[in-house]
Amino acid sequence: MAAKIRPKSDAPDASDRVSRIREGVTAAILEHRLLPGTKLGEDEIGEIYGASRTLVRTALQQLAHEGIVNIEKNRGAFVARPTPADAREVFEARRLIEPTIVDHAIDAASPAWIDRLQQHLTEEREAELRGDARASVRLSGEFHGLVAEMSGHSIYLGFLKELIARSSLIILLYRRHDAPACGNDHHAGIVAAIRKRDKQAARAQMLSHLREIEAELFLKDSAADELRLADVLGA
Amino acid sequence: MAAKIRPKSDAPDASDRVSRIREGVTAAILEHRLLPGTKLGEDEIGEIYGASRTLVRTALQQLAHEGIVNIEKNRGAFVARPTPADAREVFEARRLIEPTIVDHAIDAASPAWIDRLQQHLTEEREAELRGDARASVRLSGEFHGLVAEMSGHSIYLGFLKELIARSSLIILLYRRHDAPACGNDHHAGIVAAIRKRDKQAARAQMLSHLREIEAELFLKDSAADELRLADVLGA
DNA sequence: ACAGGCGAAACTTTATACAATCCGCGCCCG
DNA sequence: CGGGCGCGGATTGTATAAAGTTTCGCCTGT
Repeated sequence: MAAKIRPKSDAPDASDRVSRIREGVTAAILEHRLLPGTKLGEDEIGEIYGASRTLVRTALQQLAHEGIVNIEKNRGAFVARPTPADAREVFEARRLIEPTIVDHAIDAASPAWIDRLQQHLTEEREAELRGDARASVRLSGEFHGLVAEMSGHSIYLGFLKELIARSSLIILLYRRHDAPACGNDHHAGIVAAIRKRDKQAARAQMLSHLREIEAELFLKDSAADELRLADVLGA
Repeated sequence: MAAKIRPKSDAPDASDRVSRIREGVTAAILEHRLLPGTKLGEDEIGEIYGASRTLVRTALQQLAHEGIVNIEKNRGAFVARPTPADAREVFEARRLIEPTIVDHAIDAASPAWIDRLQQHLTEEREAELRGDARASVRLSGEFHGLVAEMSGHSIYLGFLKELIARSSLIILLYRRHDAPACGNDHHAGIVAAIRKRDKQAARAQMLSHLREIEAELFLKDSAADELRLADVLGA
């Protein structure tokens, strides 16, 4: 009875337009369609989703609490621009939390869940073959969220959702190559370890997967100053 | 990270009334003055803080996102009532995060910070000697937040603040004895380990401290039903 | 020609008014 | 006499309008 989804976080009802806005913006960020620093005008979003500024405002405030939107007083809401320091914190937190999440996921693994993971892997592969970079990026992030859902630990799930969204921005800002965001092979290996219920292997693979993602980033502080300066000059 | 010099009237108390409301309610929860299930009427709070319903609403939404307030549609906002399952999740997350936080705190330990910790310990002792249960509970929670601030890890700090607030509700709901909420001796031991820069000891003491707090709880599911029933009848 | 200031426009912020929803109570019917 | 039904009060959800603040453009003075 613990793992039941409560209406708080997941209100699929069409009447809850706030969730629609929030999820729409989140998806756009996860797909790298919204760039850091983009202004999110209230009128603009309200017109897109057919909602009043009141609802847009609440959605933006929730996103700000998740750390993927910055609200500057009397200025408006902007897509967050994580600093290299933020990036290091995010990935350190993920390295701490996600191995534990995989542990729980193995405890909660059922054939249905494993099928779901397998299906997700094929979706990832198809998107990559199709060359659909946006879907590929989004699915790569969703994989980690799926494992967290599987774990049934709602707190970890909430924390990780935040971290994934911020990771998407970080990867967009600081990645070096144009290789796929999240190696599909890693995900397949993690699923294999889950299927074998090998916690140690799953933890290790998740950890090395995260390390590899972070290793593909360019987080030197000089880059930070450069970007910050550029931002100051641009603004 | 922004400049602290804001040219004009940027008094953080008067201008940002939303924060005042949020912090006031949070403090009331941390001091066990607001009981789970208490209704937080918008007009009521607005009158207390001299704010309009708009501001009260945003504050309540932020608190809902932190998990210490439940907003039921067309019903209003209520102080959250964590279930035993929630309690287990919260403490598991704390056992995962806080040892790491102590590690970082030791890395960032400066004489000023250690003084601050020491001062906090004396405040805790004084409150306990004075028999001020409310201040004692609040300070016990703040100790953990202080260590997280010290670590300089803003993500861990944000996560832990949520967990601490929820822990306060959990302790209020499920604690067995009337012993002090958070053993002061444990805190003193942790500070001693930090001063000695002994990471292993600090991690171990933090972990056992959290385990001891959780061990003082009564988290059988029957207790939850019992309390819930009592509350329904009482309300 | 350039720097500085003034003014208007656009935006966010805040407050208020309106609409929808839910709970409680009384009434009517079985 | 008990239960179902409908109405009234209250509270929340939503929208709209007013107020404050910032920013950008233009104009004037040097």
